[in-house]
Amino acid sequence: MTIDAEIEPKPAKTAKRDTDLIVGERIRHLRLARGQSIKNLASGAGLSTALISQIERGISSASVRVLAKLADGLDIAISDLFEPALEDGDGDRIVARVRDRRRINLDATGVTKELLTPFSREPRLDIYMMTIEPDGSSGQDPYVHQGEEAGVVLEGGIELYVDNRQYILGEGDSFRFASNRPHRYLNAGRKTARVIWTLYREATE
Amino acid sequence: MTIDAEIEPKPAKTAKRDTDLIVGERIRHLRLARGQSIKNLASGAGLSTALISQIERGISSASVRVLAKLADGLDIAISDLFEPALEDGDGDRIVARVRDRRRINLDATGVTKELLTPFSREPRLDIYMMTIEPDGSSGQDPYVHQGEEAGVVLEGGIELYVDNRQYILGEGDSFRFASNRPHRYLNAGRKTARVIWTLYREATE
DNA sequence: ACAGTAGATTGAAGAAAATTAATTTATGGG
DNA sequence: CCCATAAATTAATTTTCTTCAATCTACTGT
Repeated sequence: MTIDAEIEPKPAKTAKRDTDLIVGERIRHLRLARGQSIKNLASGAGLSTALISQIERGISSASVRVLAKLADGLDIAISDLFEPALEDGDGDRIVARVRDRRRINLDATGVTKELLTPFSREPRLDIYMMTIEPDGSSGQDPYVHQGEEAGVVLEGGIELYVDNRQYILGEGDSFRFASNRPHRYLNAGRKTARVIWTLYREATE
Repeated sequence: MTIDAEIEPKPAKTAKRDTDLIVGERIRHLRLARGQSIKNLASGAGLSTALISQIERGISSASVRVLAKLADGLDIAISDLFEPALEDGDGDRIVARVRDRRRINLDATGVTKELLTPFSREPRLDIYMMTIEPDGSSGQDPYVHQGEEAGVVLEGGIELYVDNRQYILGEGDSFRFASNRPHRYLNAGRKTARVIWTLYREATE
C-alpha cells in the first residue's frame, strides 16, 4: 500500500499568483505614460527605487501602505490599480467615424436615432443623436429601464415627461434622470428637434 | 447668489496614514455582513487568523498577494476594498437651463469647459461642452481617473491620445474609453473645436 | 451564581518577505 | 571616451506573516 501523504486540499489559486505582476505592469504603464522615471516616482511617493523596480516586475507584493503612496505619486486612486484591465485585448474601439454611424430603428414615430459612440457588445456609456420631427414622440407608453441618462437639446425643443411631470426644454437646455423613472418625450413644436442623448448602463454580469 | 470665496488650499495627504485602517474596517464589515468568523475567512482565503485580525485592526498593512486571497475569500473584487461605498441620495434636479450653465476652470490652456447637465453633489453622468481654441490642449500630463468617458466632435477637430496612441477626430467623429487609461487631447487645427464630452463616474463617498 | 466548555479573537516569537541604501550594469548623447 | 540618466542587483534592515499559546465572550447545565 502506497501512502500518499501529500494532500491537495486547495482548489487551485486561480490566476491569483499573477496579481502582483498585473498590478506591477499597470504601475509601470502609468508611470511611463507620464514620462516619469523610477527615481522620479520614488521621490514623489516617498519610496525607494529598488522597491518600485521590484513591484513593477512582480517580484515584490506591495502592501496597502505602499500602494497608497504609489497612488499618491501617480495621482490616481488605489482602486484604479485593480480595475479590470482594458489595455489592448478588448475588441471595443475607441473612435467611431461619422460615416460609420449606426441608425437605430424605433417604433416611435417621427424619430431618428443614431448611435454616435463606437459600437460595443456590452452597453456602457453611449451617445445618441436623436432627431425628432414635429409631432414625433417616443410613443404612448413611458420607458422604464436600468441605468442613467442625460442629454442636451441642440436645436428646437421637446417636452420631456419624467414621473408624469412635464419639463419643457428649449435650445441648450439639458436633463438627467435615473432611467428607472418612467419617462417619455414629445416634440410639440413646429421645428425639427435635435437632441444629444446619452445613456449609461452597467455591464450585465 | 453669493459667490463662495472659500478656498481649498490642498487636498492634503488624504488619509494616507489611515488607509490600512480603512481597508481593515471594510474587510471586517464585509466579513461580519456575511456572518463569517476570522477563522472561517482564514481557511477560505488560505491565511492565518492572526494576520486577518491584525489587518482588520489596521496594525498590519496587507500586501497585494494577501489582498488577492482576501478578495477571493470574501468573493469580491480587490477594487471593492478601495471603492467608497455608494449610496443613493437623490435630491438632484432633472433639468438645467442654458442660462444657468456652470463654467469650469481648468489649468489647461485655450480650453473652456461648461457643465451642461444639472449640477449634483455626486458626480454621475455628466455632459460638458468643451470649446478648444487652436493650440489649446488638456495640458502636458495625461489624465488618469475613474469612470468612463465618451464624446462627439461638433465642430473643428482634435487629436485625442489614449494609451499613447493618437486618434485624429474630425466633425461628427466620436470616441469612448475607460478613464483609467492615460488620455489627453489637443487642437492642432486652425479652427476652434467644440466637443460634447460626457463622463460617467461612480458616486464617491 | 458558578463552573465548564466551545468558539472567536488577540498576543508573542520565530520564519519569511518586503523595503531600504548602496552598488553595479546598461543606455545614450557630446 | 566620459558624463549623465535609468534600471537592476546585492546586502542589511524592517515589516509582514505564521504558528501556537493566551485571553475573551457567550452559552450550558446544575
